[in-house]
Amino acid sequence: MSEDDRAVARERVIESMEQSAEVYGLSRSAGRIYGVLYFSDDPLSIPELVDQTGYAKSTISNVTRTLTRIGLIHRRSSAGGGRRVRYTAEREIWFILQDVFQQYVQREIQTTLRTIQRAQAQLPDDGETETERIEELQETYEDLQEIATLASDFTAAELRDALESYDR
Amino acid sequence: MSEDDRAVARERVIESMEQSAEVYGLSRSAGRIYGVLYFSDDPLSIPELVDQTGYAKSTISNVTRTLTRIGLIHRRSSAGGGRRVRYTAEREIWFILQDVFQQYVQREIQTTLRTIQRAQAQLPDDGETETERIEELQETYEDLQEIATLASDFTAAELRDALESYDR
DNA sequence: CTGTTTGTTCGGTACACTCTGAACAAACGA
DNA sequence: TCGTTTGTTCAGAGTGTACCGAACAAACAG
Repeated sequence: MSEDDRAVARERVIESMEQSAEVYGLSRSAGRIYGVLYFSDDPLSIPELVDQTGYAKSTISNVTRTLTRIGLIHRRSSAGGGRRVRYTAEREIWFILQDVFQQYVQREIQTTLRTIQRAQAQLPDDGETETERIEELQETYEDLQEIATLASDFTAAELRDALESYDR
Repeated sequence: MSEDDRAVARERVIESMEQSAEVYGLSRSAGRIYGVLYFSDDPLSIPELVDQTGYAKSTISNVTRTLTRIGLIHRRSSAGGGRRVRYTAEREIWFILQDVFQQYVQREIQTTLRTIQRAQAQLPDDGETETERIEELQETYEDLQEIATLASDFTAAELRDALESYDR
């Protein structure tokens, strides 16, 4: 088993991360940068990421900013006191998914629900089609919000256990 | 309470659907078309959708195809025996979310897991960084797949109940 | 102080995606 | 049969996004 084989395996997984990134609405470069950091033993600076990914410095700078903002990677504020910024990957995938979930899904549910409630408040309960349909929507979204709120408090193991042990 | 007010409320909710569509990786037109169908009492044909949305015929044709493919709307195969195709909206939001979940998230988890497992199978258990990291990934994704599989069998009410009644 | 390294910002290019309008095929009504 | 309506397909216009290279600012080493 050579160093080469490990590199190949690593590359395959990183390519898979590139693809996942697209599914989650991020760019392919975001997937690769996260992947390189995921496998790196030490925190990496922007020039080092330029070397290992082949992307331009500006691309690394922009992508690391957004990845940091959504919590996929962390800024190690200069251990040596230098200016050099170094990044590490958040390796707890469950945390990442929870963050993404919170920032995209939960937020989406919340704003939609607010819109629905506001529209509903202006309409009388007159049994017209629009009113009825909006009411249906409201109920569904209230359920969804409840589920999302509850789920965000669970760890992966707890969630799995809760689903496995649930008796209908 | 005038017909006008109802139209305004309806329009607000449809705009919200346009936005949701973007979050789920669909076009704005998809959100509006779904919204118009959601509020319509009767199934609508493509020319009727052209009237009510203002989009070009070709746009309606293309978007209805993708919406049908992912199960957000249904093709009512010509009740009158005519050529006219008519569409209805799937109003059970929970079903829609389950479908989207199944087609995007579950699929993504599955292909990623396969890649990881294949990469892992080619590496010895030698305690090197790559091997270790890939092992971590594999465990996480196996958990995720289990959760996704379990969750796809639940109704919204069951899921909510399972989470609410779970005692850690 | 001067040259080097690091990181951010900005303008530009390449590309994908949405939507349109026109051309076309299929089914209908006269 | 011929004109009309419906639905699909295709090339192209317009738009947004990813990425790059250059210019710039900030901090360091000498």
